[in-house]
Amino acid sequence: MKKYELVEDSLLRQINTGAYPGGTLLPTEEQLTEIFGVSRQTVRKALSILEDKDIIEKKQGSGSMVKIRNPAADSGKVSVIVTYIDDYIFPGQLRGVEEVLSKNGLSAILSATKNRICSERKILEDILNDPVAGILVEGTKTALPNPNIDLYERLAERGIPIVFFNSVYPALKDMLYVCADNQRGGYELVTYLLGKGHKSIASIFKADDIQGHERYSGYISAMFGSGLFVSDSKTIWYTTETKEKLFDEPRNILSSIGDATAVVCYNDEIAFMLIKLLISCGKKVPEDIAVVSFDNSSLSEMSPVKITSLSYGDKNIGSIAAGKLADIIGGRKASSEIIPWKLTEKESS
Amino acid sequence: MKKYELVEDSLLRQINTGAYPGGTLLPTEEQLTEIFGVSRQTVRKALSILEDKDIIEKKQGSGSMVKIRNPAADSGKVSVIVTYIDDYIFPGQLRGVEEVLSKNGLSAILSATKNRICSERKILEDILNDPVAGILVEGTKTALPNPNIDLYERLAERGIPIVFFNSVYPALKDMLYVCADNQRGGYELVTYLLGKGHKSIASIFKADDIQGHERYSGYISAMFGSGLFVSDSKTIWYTTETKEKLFDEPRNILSSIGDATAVVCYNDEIAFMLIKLLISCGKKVPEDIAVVSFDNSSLSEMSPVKITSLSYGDKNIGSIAAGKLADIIGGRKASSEIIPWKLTEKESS
DNA sequence: TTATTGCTTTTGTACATACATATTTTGCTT
DNA sequence: AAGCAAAATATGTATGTACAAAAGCAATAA
Repeated sequence: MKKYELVEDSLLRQINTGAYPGGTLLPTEEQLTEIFGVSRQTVRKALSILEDKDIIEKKQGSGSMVKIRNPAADSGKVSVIVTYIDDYIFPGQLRGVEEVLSKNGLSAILSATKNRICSERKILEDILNDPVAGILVEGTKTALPNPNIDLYERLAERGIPIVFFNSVYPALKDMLYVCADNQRGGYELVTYLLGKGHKSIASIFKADDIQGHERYSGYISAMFGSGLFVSDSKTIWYTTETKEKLFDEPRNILSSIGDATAVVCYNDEIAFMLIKLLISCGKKVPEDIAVVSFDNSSLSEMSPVKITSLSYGDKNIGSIAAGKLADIIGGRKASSEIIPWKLTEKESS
Repeated sequence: MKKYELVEDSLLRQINTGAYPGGTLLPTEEQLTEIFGVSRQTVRKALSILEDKDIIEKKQGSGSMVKIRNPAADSGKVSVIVTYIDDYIFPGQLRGVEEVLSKNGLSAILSATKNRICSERKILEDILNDPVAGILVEGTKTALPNPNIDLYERLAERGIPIVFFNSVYPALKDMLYVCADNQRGGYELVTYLLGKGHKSIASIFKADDIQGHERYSGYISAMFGSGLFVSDSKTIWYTTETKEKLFDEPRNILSSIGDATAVVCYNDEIAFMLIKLLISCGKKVPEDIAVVSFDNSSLSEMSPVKITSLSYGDKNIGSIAAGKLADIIGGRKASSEIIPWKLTEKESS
């Protein structure tokens, strides 16, 4: 065994067993020379290795100090996979993710799939080649079966913790998630409107988004549960691509709404645009038509008529999901969580 | 300068300029001793540093080989440092960054400083410990001198390319940046209003943000340049912390505006809130008071009166900055860029 | 009290030397 | 030509010495 390794190991063991607590000075190089019976150069080599390992801090004229251990500084990187980075409500979630990760000494590697399965696959393959401490995924929005399940399973087998947020693939068993119950959300909004006396309720949902399907499903079951007939024409479907043109033809929208006295919207963005359209057509909100939606974002406040909206209250789904991931990485336990909806009643209903 | 640093720098420069391509052997320690006229120990110290930096690979009995690729650049991770992740206009920039990086086989590690120097320092130190292929930085918004310049310089010395966007520290020389000319922007907006016949112009600017100072400076110089007197009371200053309460007292705002027939706002968010306040106070926009601002974001469309606003047109400053960084990482050349302002005239002026 | 100066301690830089160990080359033997 | 051993070459480990530079401390002067 090499002498400098002996010195290094000996010092390291003493530091780890508390002989030299963090913040204290080691013996001087001269003293170590005598203690170990080696030359000063050999002592210096050992100390230099400990310095490289971030265990001690040398300071000219002062001495070699044992560093105060920061277990969070293990430079763990977490892969955060989302569909769209600037998609309306996500930036706030991302802020929560980054805040919590950085508090836990982790950092976020960001990738966007743009709702493309092939992008998601490439990102997951990259992670397999260059592993990370954990993965936070926004379940891809497509309602189609996901062909990348195999990669998620391989990553899980490797022991890389994965936490889903916003939505989760049903095909994946025993996977941690933090989501809302979208089906229940749709149900709650309709129940609220029914309680207000509405009998004919139209809706606008997103078609290329499983959350849209779920919210629609809740809408339907609440209507049927109250014995109300729902015409297919009263539900307007849109996709990411058709969103911009959705309100270009007011007549189409108005004819779909027909005699309905209320509209359930997929989110505040849609509700906001709908309200502007209704006002420009001479309709009054909520007197003629009530509008409710999801997210209770800043848009619901900016709208000419403030929007009644479901949300997670003051909970940040990004913070919660990142917290669970940090727990697992840190060896603590965590479990899935369904965030309850909170209704904020405003002017639009 | 220390001798081992001279040897190290000289070798590094020769490696970088192609004198020793990847895969070739450096001269032996003995030869280097003669070439540089220093002792073998000094040569060894220099080589040891290059080895730590992953630039060469020493092999007993064989020699010191120049590594074919820098593994830090190979891992393809870029550190993206911003102040606030969900700050109004940034998510769109971040989307551009992620798109361009991923097209170039790179990925973004995201960190937020929250405008705190100590956070920025910690992030930069982490990068020094665990190098990345490049750094994209949103210059910290404070108008104070930045104490972290030394770390930026050390990173640059290590050969890690750095590109600033939105703003840059004047103290850093030869640093790439992609910014707007904020001073000119303030000037252009005021010139536009003067052209419309306005003579008394109020303003609202952000105080804890160098861009706010620059835009204010442009506003002032345009007013003075036209021989118009500017009362200090006509400029309303706010900070990140006071933003929420800024419009709580309509009287304060109205008294500051006084007899002004136009207001230059720091950005669309402020202009939006101002317009809502003016309308609720019975003022007509633009008949009574014109409002102009910066960014031309989606908010300027959502406003009850669509807002005349300066912006980068269809250019995404995040994409541009990320493109330049990818160019440098890929061995191509890139230069700083000042994005010209583009005025979009709408209803509010 | 405060500021300055000089001394001591401690780490940093630099050189010289000797021998160890791994790798490559050379030359000899078969 | 192939295999093997010795020699040469290159880096690794270890020690000794000398002086430089930074930090802390104590004595001294204003």
